[in-house]
Amino acid sequence: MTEQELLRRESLQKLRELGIDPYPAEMFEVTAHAADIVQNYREEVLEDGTKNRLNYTSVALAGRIMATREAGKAMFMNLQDSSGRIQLYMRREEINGGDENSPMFDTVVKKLLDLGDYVGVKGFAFRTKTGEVSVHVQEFKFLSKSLRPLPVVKKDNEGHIYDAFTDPELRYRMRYVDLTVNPEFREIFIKRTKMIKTIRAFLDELGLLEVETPILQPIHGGAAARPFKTHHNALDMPIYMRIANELYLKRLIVAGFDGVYELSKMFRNEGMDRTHNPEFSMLEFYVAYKDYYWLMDVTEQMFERIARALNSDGSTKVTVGEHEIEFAGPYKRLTMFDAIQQFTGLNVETADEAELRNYCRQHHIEIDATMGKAKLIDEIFGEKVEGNLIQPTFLIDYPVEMSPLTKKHRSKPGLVERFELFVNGKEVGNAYSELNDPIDQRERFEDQLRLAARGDEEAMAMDEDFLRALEYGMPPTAGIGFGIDRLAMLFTNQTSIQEVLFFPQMRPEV
RNA sequence: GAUCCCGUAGCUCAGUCGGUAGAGCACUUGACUUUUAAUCAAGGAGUCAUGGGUUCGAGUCCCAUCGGGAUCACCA
Repeated sequence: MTEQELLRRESLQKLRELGIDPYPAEMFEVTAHAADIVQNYREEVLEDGTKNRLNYTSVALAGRIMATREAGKAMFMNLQDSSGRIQLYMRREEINGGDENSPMFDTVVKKLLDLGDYVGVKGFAFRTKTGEVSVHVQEFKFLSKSLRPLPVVKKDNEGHIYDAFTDPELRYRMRYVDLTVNPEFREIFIKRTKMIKTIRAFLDELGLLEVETPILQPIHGGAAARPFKTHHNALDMPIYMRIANELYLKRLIVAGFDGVYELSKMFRNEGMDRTHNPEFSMLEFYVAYKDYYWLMDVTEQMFERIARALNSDGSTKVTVGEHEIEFAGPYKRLTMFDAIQQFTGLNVETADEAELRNYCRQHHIEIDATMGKAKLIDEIFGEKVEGNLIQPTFLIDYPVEMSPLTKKHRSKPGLVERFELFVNGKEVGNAYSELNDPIDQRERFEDQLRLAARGDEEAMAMDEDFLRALEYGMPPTAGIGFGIDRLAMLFTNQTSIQEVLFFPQMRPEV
């Protein structure tokens, strides 16, 4: 234990010896919050120059002591609660209750109270002569003693921060410390929750049913990624944590629900970086009798609503890095082929595989022998186009080979009715007119098996039960998936997924 | 998985050419009855990530390991 930790344990012992419980069981009734008092305190100056306090004349608030400033027989502290910070003012004679021999001020407050301790205080609001709204404390009580020193972050009048607690490793491992000493980061998580609540409200109003589908799956279908594998003891069988829930949600459309959505975590056993965490949140929704054009309209409405909900002024614009993104629809709709033509001058529709390979070699795009034409087009798109799509853009009509679960295009041979939504140069959503022809679906799975045989590790596995469901009949359906963490990054202007997850995955400490 | 950078007091960081450790905040003791990055005086605090190696001598140079970050690959 460090010197400071030992001292805090001694303080704890001394408090107990003085008959003060550092961890009392009974509740402390809070009647006011720091930010409310600071914002709403009112006083009037009478004709004789004295001040008359108009509100918060008796308050009880609770929180952590974040700073102390001793001034002889008086003392100032900063109390931080969930709403913000407020200054406390204490006077020796009042804290001692008029008893000259009381240890309360000189020992308990000045010596045994440490930064980070939770206290409850009762008193009245006032304005100090330097103008700061404060609470004049008449009673105080320990609510919980802190046995480890928090990092001390200081801020001056101009808002400059000193000794900022910035080490990402410490911040992510000890998010409780991070959010205590860097309370401004709480706003990111509050916005994230607001975003999710807005999405739920929007989908509920559309009449969709929120559902839960299996996280533990015998076949990891619906996407192309390496799964986490575990073992069920009683059944003595391998089981996978889901990489997607798409095939289960479609089974529910087969079951007769008009629209379903699931907002939950997926698990992919892949590399980690600033846009990937092994567990991440997805929104998927599926609506019967609709197509991908309908989904584009709905997506525009949903994003506009999220932007309005997260901006205090109700604006539809969001600043992301260098750019200001306009979320009010309609968004630009661009076919994949047109997009590539526009940004590279390359006509991928008429080009054959050899020409595409040649283009990739010339432009230093990494390819390998297993890649077919569709995959090459995807690589060119990723390298040359994706990063340019800053304002929300629907990229539509993909080659059939890249989309094994998507309905063939109603009028364009070789393409499917699929779109991806790009914002700020990154994909945030992926949608289809869902393939509901069971015979076509079986052939697509078989194509996937052939790709797997050619060495494509991302190819999808056959799911016989899903095919059986389609054979019973699935109505025409539109479906879409969004990466919730990516959306949270976008709407909170963060470049790392770890900043929008409370507890990002970390290697164990030694 | 690959490459590069980083790891020194509770926190943020210095540490020169290889000569056994420094600052600010925090902490301790004292002063101060409206301070606010409070101030003033004095003081304590370190297995320099871990393990090896080179050297008379390693925070510093070399190797390995652990942890973090960035870039890449894979993916959303």
